Amino acid sequence: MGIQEIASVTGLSKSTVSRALRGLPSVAGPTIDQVRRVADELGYVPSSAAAGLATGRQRAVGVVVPVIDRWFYVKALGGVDAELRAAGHDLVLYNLGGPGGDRDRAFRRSMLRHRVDALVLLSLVLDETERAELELTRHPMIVIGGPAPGLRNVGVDDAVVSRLAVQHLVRLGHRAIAYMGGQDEDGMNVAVPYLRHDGFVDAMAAVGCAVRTAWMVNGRFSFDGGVAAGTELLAAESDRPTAVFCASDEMALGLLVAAHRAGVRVPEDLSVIGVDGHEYGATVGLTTVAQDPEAQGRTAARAVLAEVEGHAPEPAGPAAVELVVRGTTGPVR
Amino acid sequence: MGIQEIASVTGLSKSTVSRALRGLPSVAGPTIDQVRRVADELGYVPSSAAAGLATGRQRAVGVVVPVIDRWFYVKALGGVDAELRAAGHDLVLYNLGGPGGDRDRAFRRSMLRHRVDALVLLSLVLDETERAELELTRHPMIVIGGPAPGLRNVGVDDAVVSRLAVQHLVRLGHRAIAYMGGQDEDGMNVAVPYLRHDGFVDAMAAVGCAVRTAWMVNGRFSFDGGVAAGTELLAAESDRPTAVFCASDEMALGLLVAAHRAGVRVPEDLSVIGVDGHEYGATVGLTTVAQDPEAQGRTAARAVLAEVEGHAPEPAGPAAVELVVRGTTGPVR
DNA sequence: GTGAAAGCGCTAACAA
DNA sequence: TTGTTAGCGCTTTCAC
Repeated sequence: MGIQEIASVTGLSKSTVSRALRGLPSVAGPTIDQVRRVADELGYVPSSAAAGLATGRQRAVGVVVPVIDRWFYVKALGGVDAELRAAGHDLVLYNLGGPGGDRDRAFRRSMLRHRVDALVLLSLVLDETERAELELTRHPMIVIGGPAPGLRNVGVDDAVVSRLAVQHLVRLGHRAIAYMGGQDEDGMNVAVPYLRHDGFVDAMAAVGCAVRTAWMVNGRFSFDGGVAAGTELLAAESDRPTAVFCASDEMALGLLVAAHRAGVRVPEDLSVIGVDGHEYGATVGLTTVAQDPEAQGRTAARAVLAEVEGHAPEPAGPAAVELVVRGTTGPVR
Repeated sequence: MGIQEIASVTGLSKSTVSRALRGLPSVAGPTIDQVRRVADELGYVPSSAAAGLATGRQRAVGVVVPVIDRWFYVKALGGVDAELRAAGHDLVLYNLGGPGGDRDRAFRRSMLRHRVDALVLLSLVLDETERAELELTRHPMIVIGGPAPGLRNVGVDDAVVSRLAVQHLVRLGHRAIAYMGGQDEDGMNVAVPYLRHDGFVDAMAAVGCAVRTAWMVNGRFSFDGGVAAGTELLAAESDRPTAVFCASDEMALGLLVAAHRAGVRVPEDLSVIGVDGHEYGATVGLTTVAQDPEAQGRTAARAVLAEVEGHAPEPAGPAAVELVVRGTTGPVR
């Protein structure tokens, strides 16, 4: 049930069969047909392990995610997958599984086994040990999301994202602006939350607005977290912000629910702007700084694939972002 | 940079090194230590291809999804992943990529390459050709979601799901009940939508309620689709249903938005019940028939893993479902 | 407790 | 255009 069988049946040599199966040029037309036919009849299934051993190429790339059930990761994963599929490569998913996922073992056990030809890391900042370990494999690597020291990266410029949001709000007359962020996953060492946070602080400074500590809340980058943090933020009748910049649409969506429950009208009493371009946001009219994680995934995949092929890595600028004004932001009253 | 190097450096044989590295019993303690140390120093990275070739086992399982960005698939994928990770297996993701994904090629090209030891199919119904092709690999297979002819499956009993929902509504006095379903993905051949639809029809018949064709709407199993279908359903001032059973929480969430926009109060004017147990639903108070896709993923993974190990497949009953009554359903007025 | 040798299924020079 | 000959890096009898 290997290439050998086909060779015996057809009376050809293994090499010819191998070449025919791969559609290499130097094989006669009839030979190809014959081999294909016999392979079908025999129910031949190629062994990627054998091919991988012989060539040193696995035709697979690994994608590492901190957790799997976040909008951004799912979308980016989809983008990487689409590109890999087009290139005939498989996708091996390495889910660090969040704080409880035993990150270390996950790192060693699998990623280092030469099962893949390259690695796409989603929003991860690696520590020294991890970097060193991954370097061992000498595989092309790229990260999507926050810039990681020593690694190429594709992603938006988070300072720009925050600035866009703050400027939009300021133009509408807001100065009492709150920030909802968080640390995506405890201990997962994700950079983006910090970048967006710092971007917000800088942008506020640039437009001369004061940042109030009480208005920097933690929405944990999730819908639930957004509801919780929003509820707390809006609890005080007086001394409320007139606008909130949420570092992700999922949190913004949660805030919208909190506002609704608290009887706070949006955008009359409160303007809300998010980041991402989540589909739910589009249909509920959420103003946002949209990005395209799927495109980022595709770009990243193309980049590592090119590097695997030996092409020079194509240097890419920051990914596109776009302010999408919808109904949740309005002039301050 | 292989096992050979370590052998040379330590003066041991390849076999001993191999055994030491794998922690087999018949190796002296000091030898193990020595081998481990040298391996570390040399930056040894094992080759899963070589190991796979030699043993015939890849220590990897494939997960096939129709599309990747649906709540259920993401959760189930997470469950499969958790179990595989615990068992030290890798997860190869085969995303059919929806209707435009060139399903055939995806099937042939990758899944049939012996890259994985087993396959977990998410909600897929295979046609004859596909079944035949996959059979070639002789790998253990299981499907999560709708029962697939000829394959083991784990999932909820969709007739029960629909009955639970209908009975809940009927107990509240509803008889004018609409159904929002859809065909998840065109051409993706997913069974669940049909099962839930039929379950609804049967359950309605069982309680003596009439099913109105105009009240069977297509929410495409998505949030957007739910908004659209809901808007349409609620457009007619008169002749509205008093309750809607949505075959997924994502659609139910969309319906909630549509109702809000149409000025239809929930649950006073309209009761809404979904299926799934989506986190968003929990925080907005959506009544639902909850299931646990993550648990289903773990169960499926355990099952195929056991089969790979040669253990008899553990026969499992249908997965648990639970009616979770929250705020979106109430007595008919 | 350790070693020698064969082989997993394929690819890749090098010949013919 | 096709065949021959070596491996790829590991596991696994079978000896010692």
